[in-house]
Amino acid sequence: MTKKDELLEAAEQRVRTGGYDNFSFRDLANDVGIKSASVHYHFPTKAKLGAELVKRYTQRFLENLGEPQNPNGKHANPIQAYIDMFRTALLVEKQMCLCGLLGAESDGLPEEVKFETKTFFERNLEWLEKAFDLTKSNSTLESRVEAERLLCALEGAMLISKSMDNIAIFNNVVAPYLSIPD
Amino acid sequence: MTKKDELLEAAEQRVRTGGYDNFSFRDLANDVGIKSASVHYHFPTKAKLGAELVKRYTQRFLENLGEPQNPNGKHANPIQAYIDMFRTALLVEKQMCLCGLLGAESDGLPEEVKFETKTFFERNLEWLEKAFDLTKSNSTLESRVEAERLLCALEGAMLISKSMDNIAIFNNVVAPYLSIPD
DNA sequence: TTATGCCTATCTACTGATAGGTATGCATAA
DNA sequence: TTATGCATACCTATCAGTAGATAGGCATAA
Repeated sequence: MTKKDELLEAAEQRVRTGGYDNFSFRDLANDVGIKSASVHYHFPTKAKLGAELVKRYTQRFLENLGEPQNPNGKHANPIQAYIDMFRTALLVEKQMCLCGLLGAESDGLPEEVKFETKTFFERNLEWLEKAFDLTKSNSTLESRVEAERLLCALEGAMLISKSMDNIAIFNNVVAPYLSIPD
Repeated sequence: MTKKDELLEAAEQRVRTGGYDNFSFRDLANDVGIKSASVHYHFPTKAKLGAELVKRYTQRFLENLGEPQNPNGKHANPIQAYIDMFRTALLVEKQMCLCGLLGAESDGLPEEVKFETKTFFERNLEWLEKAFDLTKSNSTLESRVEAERLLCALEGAMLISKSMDNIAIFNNVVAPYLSIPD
C-alpha cells in the first residue's frame, strides 16, 4: 500500500468515527509515520483529500457489491447482498457508513466533499433500483421508491444502532427484507 | 431570552449545520455579543455545553409534540403529528435533527454528550411505541418494532434528503404512514 | 538530469481554558 | 437608613496547544 493510500485509509477511520473535522494533517501524518507537511505533497488541501476519500469509498463500496445481476458475497439476492454490506460495517468494522456521517453534516462541508457524498447516494440508489427491478415479483411499487426507502432505513438504522449501542434495532429494521427467499 | 439561552440557540444552529466541532466558544460569543471568556461563566466546558444543548433539544422536542393521546399541532393521529415534526425541520428550518447528526458521530463525542443523544432516541422510541399502541387496528407487529422502523426511516430520510437536496425522497419514505386516516 | 517523495522549519490563525478584575444588584444586619 | 457581603454577569489579557498551509532542502530512483 502506498503512503497515499495509507493516508486515505487513516482518514477514513477517523472521519467514520467523528466526522469531517475529526482528522487533521498531523493526525494522518502520525498514523502513517510521516510529517504533516508531507501530507500536503499528496493532497494540496484538506477539501481535496476529503473529496478523494469519498470517491475512493464509493468506488470500493460498489466494487465490493458487484453487479445487481450477480452480486459478490454469499447472497444471490442483491437486496440481501446490499443489506449485508451495512451489517458488516456495523458488526465487524463497528463504524458508520462514511457517507451517512458526511451526509448528515453536508451543510458544513466544502463543496467538493458535499458533491462526492451526493454522488455516493445517487449511485447507490441506481444500484438498488436495478436490484428491485430484478427481484420484482408481486410488488406494485416503483423500484426507485423502494430503493429510497431501503437506503434511508439502512442509514437511519445504522446511525441509531450505533448511537444506542443496540444492534437489535438494525436487525428489526431490515427484518422485512430478509423474508424474501435468497 | 437570557444570554445562556441565546448561547444554546446559537450552538444548536451551528451543530445542526456541521456537527459538534462546528462551533467554538468564540463563535457563540460573537453570535450573542459577549466575549468568549464569558461563555465559560455559563458553561464550564464545551462538553457540558454540548450535553445541556442536547437535553434542551430533547425537552423542547417532546414538549412541542405533546402527549401521544393528544398531540399538539394539526394532526389528531400521533404518528402523523410525529412525522410533521421532522418534515417541519426539513422544510422550514432546513436543518438536520440535532440528534441525528450527533448520533452519527457519537463515537467521537464526549461521554456526556453521547449519553444525552442516546436518551433522546430512547424517549422518542417510548413516545412512538405508545403512539403505535393507540393507533393499532389490524397490525400484528409489536409497537416497539414499528417505533424503531419509523424513527430510523425518518432520521435516514432526513439525512439523505438534505444531502441530495431532494425533499421528494423524504416524502416517498413517509408516504406509507400518511395513508392512515387522521 | 530530472522527478518523486519525503524532510525541517516556520507562518498565521484559531482552539478551549484560566487568572484576575470590574460593575451592578440584592439581600441582611447594624 | 446605611453598610457589609455575596452573587451575577460580564470584562481584558494570556496561555499552551493545534489547525492548515508554505518555502526550501535533500536524498533516491528513473
